[in-house]
Amino acid sequence: MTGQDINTGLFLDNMRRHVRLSEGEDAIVLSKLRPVRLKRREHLLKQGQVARDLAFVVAGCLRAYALDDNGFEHILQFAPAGWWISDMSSVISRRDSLLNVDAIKPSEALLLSREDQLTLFDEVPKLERYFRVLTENGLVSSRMRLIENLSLTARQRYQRFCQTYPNLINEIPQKYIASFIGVTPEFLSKIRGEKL
Amino acid sequence: MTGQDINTGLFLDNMRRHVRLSEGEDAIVLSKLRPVRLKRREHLLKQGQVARDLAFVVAGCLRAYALDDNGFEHILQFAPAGWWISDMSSVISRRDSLLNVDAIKPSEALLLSREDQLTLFDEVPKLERYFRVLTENGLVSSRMRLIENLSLTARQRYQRFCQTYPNLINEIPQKYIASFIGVTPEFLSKIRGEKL
DNA sequence: CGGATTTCTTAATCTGGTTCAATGTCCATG
DNA sequence: CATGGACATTGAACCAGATTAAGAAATCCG
Repeated sequence: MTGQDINTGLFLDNMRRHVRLSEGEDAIVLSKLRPVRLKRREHLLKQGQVARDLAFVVAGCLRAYALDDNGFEHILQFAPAGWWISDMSSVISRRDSLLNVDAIKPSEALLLSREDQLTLFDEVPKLERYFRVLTENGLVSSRMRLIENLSLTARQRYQRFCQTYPNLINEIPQKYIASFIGVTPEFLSKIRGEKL
Repeated sequence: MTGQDINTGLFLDNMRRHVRLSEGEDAIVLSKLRPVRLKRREHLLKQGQVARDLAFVVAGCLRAYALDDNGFEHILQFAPAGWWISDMSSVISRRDSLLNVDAIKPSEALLLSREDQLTLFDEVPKLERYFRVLTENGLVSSRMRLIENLSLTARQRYQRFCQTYPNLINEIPQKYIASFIGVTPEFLSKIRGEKL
């Protein structure tokens, strides 16, 4: 592996936590992954496109966000290294994406197209389980966020964010955190001021 | 089939929309389903329990809701006939459920335990695909709700609800709709008054 | 039917969070 | 080192939606 290569080890570790594949199967899976490098602010997906790829983040941090009618961004998910990200809605339904995905900082990722994913389900059936589990986990966290958004105050949502993503707090600009928890940057600033 | 039986035809139709099984396989699946009848307000799941069952609604309407610290209910999902409902988070993680599931009106459902579900995945592998698709769809709608909750006003969320669940509007008490879209019943009443 | 209970509406008041505008800070870059 | 651009903070005015309270309507059930 040269300095140019993108590290697939993180991906294999992640997959092996769920399913055990032969070396031949590993190779089949890896052959479908397309490495990409992203600059800060560079997009992997823009709304209005049909999302074809799932992205496994190897380094850096991506985010998925929606734009509302007034041009405000609402961040739905952060994906630091070791996480998958995409607009699953669009990938699955093949309809135009409502989400944008871009890099918060210089990042590296491995892309898997939905087409290749479905092919892999036939070639390496155990993978179906891996992705079912990932989808289930995505469902769990999406539900959890919905519950919290409905039932917690802004202050509580910020506390929860600090617990859930302790690493991100000092890694990314606050305005992204505000967008994630669903308040204006001004109000987040006020909340943080209160705690001192 | 007598008047006492619960209709499994709706379930088979639903499943056949995604996978085609032999009669023998159909029988294996059906053998795992446990029919239940629920009275209005009767619970299928209470928070603090570990959810073991997925429920396929055959008649009536169930709901899944969370209770916040102040005792307010937040409805996450309605399940009229033909829909699955449960607390997937709890089923998957085997942790205590944060959600309650009960019947809004007298209802009938078919229960499938997680244990039986996983057994079925081995006995009838095609089922894994059926449930993967269901989980994906759940993820899609959960994401969609999150986006809408973050980016739409109460008025817009109500309009969206009317589009999405036109059948439910005259079927269930308004206070449940208010709880679903995330406003007080008083405010929903005001919104509805405005439109006339 | 009739009384009780649940649901819906209306209106006055209150508040968490937004909006807007101004000021301050931290780098990067020429 | 000056300049510009992105990010953070602060404060004042403002608003969507909550809260409270009370009565009207609908529904349930003996």
